[in-house]
Amino acid sequence: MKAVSEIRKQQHNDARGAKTRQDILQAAVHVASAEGLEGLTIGRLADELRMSKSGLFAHFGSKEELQLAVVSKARDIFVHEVVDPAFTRERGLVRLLAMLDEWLAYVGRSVFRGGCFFMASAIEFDSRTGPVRDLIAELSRSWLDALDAEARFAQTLGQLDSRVDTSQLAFELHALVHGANWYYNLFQDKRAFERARNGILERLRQGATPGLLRVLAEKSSKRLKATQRKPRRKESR
Amino acid sequence: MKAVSEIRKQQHNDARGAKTRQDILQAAVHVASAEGLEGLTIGRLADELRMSKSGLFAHFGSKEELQLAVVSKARDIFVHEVVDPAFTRERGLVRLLAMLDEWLAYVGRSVFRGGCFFMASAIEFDSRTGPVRDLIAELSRSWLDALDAEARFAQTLGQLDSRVDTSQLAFELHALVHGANWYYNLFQDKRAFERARNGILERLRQGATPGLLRVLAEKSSKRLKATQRKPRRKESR
DNA sequence: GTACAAAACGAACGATCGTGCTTTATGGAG
DNA sequence: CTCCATAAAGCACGATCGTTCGTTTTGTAC
Repeated sequence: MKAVSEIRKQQHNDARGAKTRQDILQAAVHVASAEGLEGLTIGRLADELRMSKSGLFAHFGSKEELQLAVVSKARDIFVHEVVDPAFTRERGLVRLLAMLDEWLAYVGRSVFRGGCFFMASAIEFDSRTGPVRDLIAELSRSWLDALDAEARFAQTLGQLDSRVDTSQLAFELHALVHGANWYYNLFQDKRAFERARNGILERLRQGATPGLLRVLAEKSSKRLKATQRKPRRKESR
Repeated sequence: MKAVSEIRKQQHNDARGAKTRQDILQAAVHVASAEGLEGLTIGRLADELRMSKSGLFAHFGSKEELQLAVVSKARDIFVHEVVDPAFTRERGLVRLLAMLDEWLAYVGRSVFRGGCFFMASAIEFDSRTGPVRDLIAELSRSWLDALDAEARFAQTLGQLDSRVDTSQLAFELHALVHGANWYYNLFQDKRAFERARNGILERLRQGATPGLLRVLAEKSSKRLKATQRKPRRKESR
């Protein structure tokens, strides 16, 4: 039985290739957030990584596959930066607010050079067709649904008035973060985040049941998380 | 004195050139809203207009000049489609609401193929530098300021509670339309406009003085304007 | 008609795009 | 050390990019 060694070998070889692939995607995702998924170019990316176009290209087989991989990678980063931290909090209104706060903080610390990756790529691809557009729409939808679901859960806990239309609420909360991303990146003005957070808290306060207002009041006095832009290291070799 | 004839000649020649220039910009602005200002390509545009690349190019001298002209043209269209209609209404809350309604209607009837031109180009250019980005930022700012200014005017009329932070309000109203544009173009779902409008009316209702609630109540029952997508004519010659 | 300026064109430039095909390097298995 | 799959490189392709330049067409003034 040679299965084990084959698997091991494959693990090794895959590991070498996979490491390169991850390096490529790491760089690609940042280029794409600044220049767009279409502006992301294989030659430019190969230069940046000091490897050949064809060597890089072989990892994906087509530009569309590269774009799909980049979107998936961006999803992973979003999950790591926003979803995971928020999901350590208790379910209900607390988690809903955490989702929005983490989201705002991630925009503010410029995890991607060009603002929130998904807002940029959604607007870039919304008038096209094909698998890239479909993937972006699916991921956007699931995040919006997650906000909605958490609001509904808060209703079952009695934290949120059961008469509140949660999909309306999710739409508005989403729009506020969207607006912050737009305002911050266009005007380089961090007041974007105060404004968005004011709006968010106001929306939640409106729908919160009397007992829960304490929780929100406490949250609103907490300062926003650090939103310092990550220093771009200048490669000099 | 030959000035008159010279002027007349120049007027004529300029007119011929200017007509072409407007035709180019008319097409360019739609291509750009769908493919982006960078995706807008001179060769592609020349093909679409059945003219030569060089002939088209000569009107602008550089791609950046073309982009600037496209943004200006988009501004003119926005003014014609949104600002002018809204500015026929009386100043104050009525006009503020009209600005938002016209804006939503313009998104909904897809005046540009790729949704609101300025939202798309703002996100495309927000992480760049140069005159194109500057122009986009300036125009975005002035529209946001116009919303703010109208809200402040409503305060002087006593239609809006003077304690309302109008720049916060303008931010939120802007974000709601932004959200509608995103949702509608990504999911092809017209509920985007109901949701945005619900949010807008709620925001205004919160800040409205008691006497003005009637006005808003009447507005909220009015149906949204036609949001039928303009049929794309298929050229077949 | 002729003269003339503006508009439009045609052809080409070097650069870069995405994508194939062939060859070389790499590194663990035997 | 040899073998061999995989990773990476090299090279070239047709297409298209923005741009330049010299020529031709166009429309009016005289």
